[in-house]
Amino acid sequence: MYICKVKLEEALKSSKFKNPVQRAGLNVLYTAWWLKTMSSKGLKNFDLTHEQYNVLRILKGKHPEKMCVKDIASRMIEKNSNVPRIIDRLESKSLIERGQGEVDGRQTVMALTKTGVTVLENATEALNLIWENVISISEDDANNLNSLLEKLRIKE
Amino acid sequence: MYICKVKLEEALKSSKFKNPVQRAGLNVLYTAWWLKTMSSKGLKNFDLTHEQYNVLRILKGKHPEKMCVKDIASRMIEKNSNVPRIIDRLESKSLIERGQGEVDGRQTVMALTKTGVTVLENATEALNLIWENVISISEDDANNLNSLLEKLRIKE
DNA sequence: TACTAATACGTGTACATACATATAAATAAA
DNA sequence: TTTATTTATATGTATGTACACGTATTAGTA
Repeated sequence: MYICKVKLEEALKSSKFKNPVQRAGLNVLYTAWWLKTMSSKGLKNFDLTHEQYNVLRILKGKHPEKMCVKDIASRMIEKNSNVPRIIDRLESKSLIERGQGEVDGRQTVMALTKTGVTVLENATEALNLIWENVISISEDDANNLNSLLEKLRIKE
Repeated sequence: MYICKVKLEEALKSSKFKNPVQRAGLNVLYTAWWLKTMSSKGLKNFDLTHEQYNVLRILKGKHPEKMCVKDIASRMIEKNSNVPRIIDRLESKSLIERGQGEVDGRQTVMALTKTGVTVLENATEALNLIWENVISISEDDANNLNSLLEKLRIKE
């Protein structure tokens, strides 16, 4: 049972859009919500939120090197994420190990634990499967979509 | 000073994407965050959150008719919004008036107040201006984007 | 060296989502 | 009519964002 509304008009029960540009903006917002909802169904099995998963994935990128809070924050999809608090939860689940920075004493540095690596791998597998099943778009269309989104974000 | 990262690789400081489809998914999520961040700069002047604005806009669609919680919820961009609590805040700011449903006693029905209408109009003006300044995409590209997003969401 | 500014985190608050559960009213069934 | 079920909304908890502010450490400056 997938939530699947083809047209934005159906999804929002509204057809009063100012112009195609406004419709596209709302369409991006709605699609993001839709995608997050789909994804969290898979992550729930691993007791992970979308943001916790994102932090694990970022740590994986440097593993087994340690990363500091700032570096993680700059790689998050949602830049205003409160990384220290997300980290609290990952640490209490023993998915990461946290310590004081040696070079810079202000920094909190952290790395995936062995459990963290395993959980991440399994969650990634589940998530990939969901995206494959749920995102129905060809590679060509995906490339177009990517360039349009990036066009949208350009200004000056 | 707009946050303006053209490429997703720059925004996420990563270039490890599985394929164009995964990149498109992440691009949608990031673009949505970007757009929400832009928008909230405008809404902040009216002491409104994105979701509160959304509820006001939905109520405007039927004004001066009253709407019930369920009808509002089904029109929200983020379908899991906890509408009763968003309404609490709008009522405490006197932007909406809330009452018991007459036909169906279970319903809470509400409508914009005069203040609500004014605030909504001003906020909409501000928001439209921001979107015009920030979303740089032609009508044609917007139409393409819309159809690609809807293609992405289709399944079966 | 002593003072000042900048930086990296942590924390507090208001508001939001996600989800489970409770409650009251309406509807359907016996 | 009485009971059972469904529906509309409210509420509680965990987690998250957005943003302001506090604190410790580093870097820069007189």
